[in-house]
Amino acid sequence: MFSTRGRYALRVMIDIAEQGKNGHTPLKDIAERQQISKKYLESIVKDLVKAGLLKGSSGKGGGYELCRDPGDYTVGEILEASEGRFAAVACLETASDECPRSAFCKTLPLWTEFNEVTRNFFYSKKLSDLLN
Amino acid sequence: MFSTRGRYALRVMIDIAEQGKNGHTPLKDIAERQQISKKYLESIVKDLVKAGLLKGSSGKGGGYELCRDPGDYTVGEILEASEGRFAAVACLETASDECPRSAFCKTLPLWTEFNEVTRNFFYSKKLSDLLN
DNA sequence: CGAAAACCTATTGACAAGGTAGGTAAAAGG
DNA sequence: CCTTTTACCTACCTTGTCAATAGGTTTTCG
Repeated sequence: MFSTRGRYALRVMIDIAEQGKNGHTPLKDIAERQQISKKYLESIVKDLVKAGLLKGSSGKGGGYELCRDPGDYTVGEILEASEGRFAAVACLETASDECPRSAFCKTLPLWTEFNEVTRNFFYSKKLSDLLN
Repeated sequence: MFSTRGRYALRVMIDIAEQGKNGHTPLKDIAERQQISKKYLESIVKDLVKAGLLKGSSGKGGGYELCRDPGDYTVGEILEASEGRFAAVACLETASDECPRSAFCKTLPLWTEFNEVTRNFFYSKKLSDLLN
């Protein structure tokens, strides 16, 4: 359900949060600490910047920093931004091209309910809950 | 998180349950009703038989039947039997080859807790809850 | 015997996951 | 101004799994 993208994204956010409020954290350092390929992290962090969760600064002394307080991030939004979706089952991924069975499908309510439970779980957890 | 195998397996179980207690249900009929390739269903049903969830009878007039009352199946065991696993995150799939980060990983508790929530959800739902 | 069913083994095509490679632009220090 | 350090960008590749096919063999009943 969650691939490395989401898991790594979460670890990046935690890592930056732990470096403290002041200053920028270069991706190179994060990659070393987290033992993840810097190149791969680049593609993940890009999504986080695009989603407005991180802010990057180029040049010497640059790096990434949080846009808000760790308590103001939900785990759910971090996962959704990095994974690009948030659904346990393909039936629910796109509301647009809906499954033709949806009107009478006996399993759809199950998946819908599970999706609710899942969203509830991750959107009620804060990034700050994962520190320390 | 759940692929077609698990979703189809659930629909097969529901289909058979709806055919009533008496008699066998041929896979051909299930495939037609559910609009799923019979060949593909074969491979899924095999797992269900192996797990002791279904019983097959060869020969003319044969087919599949439930081994127990629909109220005695949990959705969780059906999904686990057909998917072959039951974990939202790769970290938790195999207890054997454990992630080297597990001792200090800040995200592991999150995944573990989510796994608990998920198992709880699906193992408290019965097959009979999906009928009608 | 013959039809209808389960059961068995292998193969395939497509696609995404996970990661590389090789750059260009920006910003600061000297 | 020039070099270093950083983010940022585009393309590519490799591997594995998903979803499904193909083509059988065995079992059982009428």
